[in-house]
Amino acid sequence: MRIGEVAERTGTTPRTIRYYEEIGLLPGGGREKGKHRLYDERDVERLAEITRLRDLLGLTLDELKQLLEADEARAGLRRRWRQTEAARERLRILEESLGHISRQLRLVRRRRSELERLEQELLEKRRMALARRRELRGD
Amino acid sequence: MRIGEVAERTGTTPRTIRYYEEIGLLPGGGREKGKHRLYDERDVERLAEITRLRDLLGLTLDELKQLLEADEARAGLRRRWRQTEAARERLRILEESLGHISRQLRLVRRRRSELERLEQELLEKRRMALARRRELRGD
DNA sequence: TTGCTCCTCACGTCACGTGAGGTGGC
DNA sequence: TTGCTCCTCACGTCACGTGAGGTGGC
Repeated sequence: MRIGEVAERTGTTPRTIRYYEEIGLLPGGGREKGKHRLYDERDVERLAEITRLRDLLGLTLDELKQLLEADEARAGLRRRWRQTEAARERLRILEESLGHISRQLRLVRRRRSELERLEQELLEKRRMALARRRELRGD
Repeated sequence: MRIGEVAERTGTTPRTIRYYEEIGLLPGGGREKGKHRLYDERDVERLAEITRLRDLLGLTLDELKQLLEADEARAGLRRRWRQTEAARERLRILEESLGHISRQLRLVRRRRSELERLEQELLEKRRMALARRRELRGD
C-alpha cells in the first residue's frame, strides 16, 4: 500500500505522514532514498490511533510521542512478562501499566467532563429558544 | 486590570492575548499607541470562553471567530427581537438561533462520543490488568 | 529613583500546506 | 508512451514563544 492510500484511509495527507516519520512518530523503515514508501494494515492502524489521540487529547506531538513510547514499553514488558516466573517482577510490570493507563484516563475524563458542561449549556440555550418558539406559535 | 492579570486568570499569556486582538478575536479598544491595554471582568469572561472553545472543539481560530461572530449576531437579533412585534420576524430570528445552537451541539456530541469510546477502551485495559494483578496476588 | 509590568518589533518554532522540478510503476 | 502517484527540497502559514530594547505607573 502506498502513502496516498494510507492518507486517504486515515483522513490525513501524505505530507503529514512524511512529517510524522521525520519526527519519529512513525517508523522510517529501511528504504532506498527516492523509493516509494510502502505500508501495511498495521501501519494504517497505528496512524489512525495517532490521529485519534492527537485530535482528542490536547497534546503536542512530542508529548504524544512519549505517550506512545510508554505504550510500546508496556508491550515490551508484556514480552518480558511471559519470560519471567518471578511474581515480584510481574507485579512491578503490572503496576507500571496501571499507572500509565490511569494517566491517560485522567486526561480523557477531564476533557469529557468539560465537554459535558459545554453540552449542558448548549442544551439549556436550546431549551429556552424552543420554549419561546412554542409560545410564539401558540399565540 | 492589565494584560498580565488577565493572562494569569485565564491560563494563557500576554502574547496570546495580543495575538487574538491582532486577528480580531478580541476587541482592540481605542488606545493610544504604546499605552497599556486595560481590561474588565467581561473581557476576562470572553477570553475564558474563547480558550475553552479553542481547547474543546477542534477549530482553527478563524472558524472560532466566525462561530463567535454568529453568537454576536444572535445577540444583535435579540435586540431587534425586543423592537419588533411581528411574529413572522420573531420566528425567523428564533429559527436562526436554533440552527446555530444545533451546529455547535453536533460538534460537541461527536467529540464527546469519541472521547467516551476512548475511555471505554482504557477502562477495559485497566480491567484486564487489575484482574491479572488479583490473580497474581491471590496465588 | 528603583522595580515591575507593560510596549512594539522581529525572528524562532511547531505542525503541517503548497508548489517546483524530477523520478518510478501499472 | 502516457497518466498517475510518488519523491525531495524548500518556502509559506497558523498560532503562538521568545528575546531585544525601550517606556510607563505604583
